[in-house]
Amino acid sequence: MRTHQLVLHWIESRLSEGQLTVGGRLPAERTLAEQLRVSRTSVREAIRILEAMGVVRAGVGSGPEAGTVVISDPTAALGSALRLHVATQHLPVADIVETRVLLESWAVAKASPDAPELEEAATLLDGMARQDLGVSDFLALDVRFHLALADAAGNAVVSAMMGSLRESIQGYAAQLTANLPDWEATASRLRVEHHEILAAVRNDDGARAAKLVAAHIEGYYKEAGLGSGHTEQGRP
Amino acid sequence: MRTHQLVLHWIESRLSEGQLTVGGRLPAERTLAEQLRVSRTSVREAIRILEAMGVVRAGVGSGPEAGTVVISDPTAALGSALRLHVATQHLPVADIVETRVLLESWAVAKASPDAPELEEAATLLDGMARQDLGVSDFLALDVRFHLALADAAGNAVVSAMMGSLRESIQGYAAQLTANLPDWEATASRLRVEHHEILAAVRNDDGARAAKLVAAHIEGYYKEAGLGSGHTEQGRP
DNA sequence: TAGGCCATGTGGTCCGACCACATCAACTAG
DNA sequence: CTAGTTGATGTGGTCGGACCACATGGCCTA
Repeated sequence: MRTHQLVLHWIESRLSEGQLTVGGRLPAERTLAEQLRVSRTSVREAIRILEAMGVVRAGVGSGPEAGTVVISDPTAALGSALRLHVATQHLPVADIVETRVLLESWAVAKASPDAPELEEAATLLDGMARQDLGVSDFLALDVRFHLALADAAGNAVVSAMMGSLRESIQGYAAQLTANLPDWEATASRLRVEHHEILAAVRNDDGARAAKLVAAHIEGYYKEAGLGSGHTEQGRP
Repeated sequence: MRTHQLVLHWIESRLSEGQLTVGGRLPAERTLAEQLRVSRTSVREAIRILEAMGVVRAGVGSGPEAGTVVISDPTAALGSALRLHVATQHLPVADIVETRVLLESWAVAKASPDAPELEEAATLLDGMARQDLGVSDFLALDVRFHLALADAAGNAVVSAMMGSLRESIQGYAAQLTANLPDWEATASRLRVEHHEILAAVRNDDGARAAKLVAAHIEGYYKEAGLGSGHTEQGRP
């Protein structure tokens, strides 16, 4: 057993047993090293892994922001993991899009018509209605809208996975936007479709909502030319 | 920018650009540290994160097994991330089971009747037919059977997520087994259902296969008493 | 009293050293 | 000449110490 894994195990045990909960703070690195009879190096390696996994957040100085505190950000963890494996080109972008369609269709089909997340989604749609919005601002709201829809299903794992998928391809998605022939036309269409989706969910028509979502997502990627050279870096 | 993130970026860039592919080897830690003008400590922290993500594997000594080589194991990465967040009790086990049903139902519905993975699934079923099999051996084959089914859909992301979900709750699943009133009866039922599922897929009846899979999984967890005290540690 | 200043404690980074391990080449005994 | 031993080499694994940057809080001074 490598020593940093020992530290990892110790912390995970404390988490499972509830002795360490979200918002709680780990002992100082030097203290923890002494308690577990390992070097500070090993403690730091374990903490770095947990940080990458979105389980803790390290902050310098003293006071409330200092020390290593337990957080809960499953999205960051899964997202960077997926992104790295996309980088190794073992997870095709097309598979990610397909998975996103699957998860999000299911989410809107399951979502309750009076889920509180739908209020947020509606607010986001209002923001996207502004005509003087920049492309990047529009896309940022778009992401939040879709995540709100996913959250409405009330499944934390699906929400985390949706966030991860978005994060893992967001660089690619930005690049796709540049391929669109007419951004304004696309934006108008997206606005209409968003309202249709939200209306279907609020009308408790899950089947229709799922179909709309699938068509919405697939249509966007198809229009932007998914699949043409997604393993290349630059564009000619 | 913290220095270990700089190293992370450097490696990720090499991966994206194809200068570093699966099977390739990173420069030695000391060499990399000198090239990037950072300490070996920072290089090691970056490599530890990549190792936890299933992107590289570090091996001591000299020869073929030595050095830090690029691998591709999305399952391990996502699995440990999920497990850690389950430990913080922010990802309910019920949500994981629900997500598994969703993904696996979709997979069998999409799988082609002549997918090569189905051959492996059939072989695994033969192995599970032996009556003198231990519980843990049976469960190990069961896991591989379901993963083979998921792989048959041909979506690498879904396969990775399925593997992650299994890994994240495998400890819990083993505990559930102990709650079963009659293991032999359950095993018999599982065998029958497995054959029905595989037959449906091979008969290109995706809808039936999806229904069977959902009932199969939900039935197992319900029989074992999912939801009763899954945040507790021990059993009274 | 108001302002500045330093003691304290945290994570962030770096360095040098040594260990365990695995290979390979040189050497030695037969 | 062959077979076995032994040392050199290079890898990651671990350790301890040092110093830095930063943020807080109490002390001291004007």
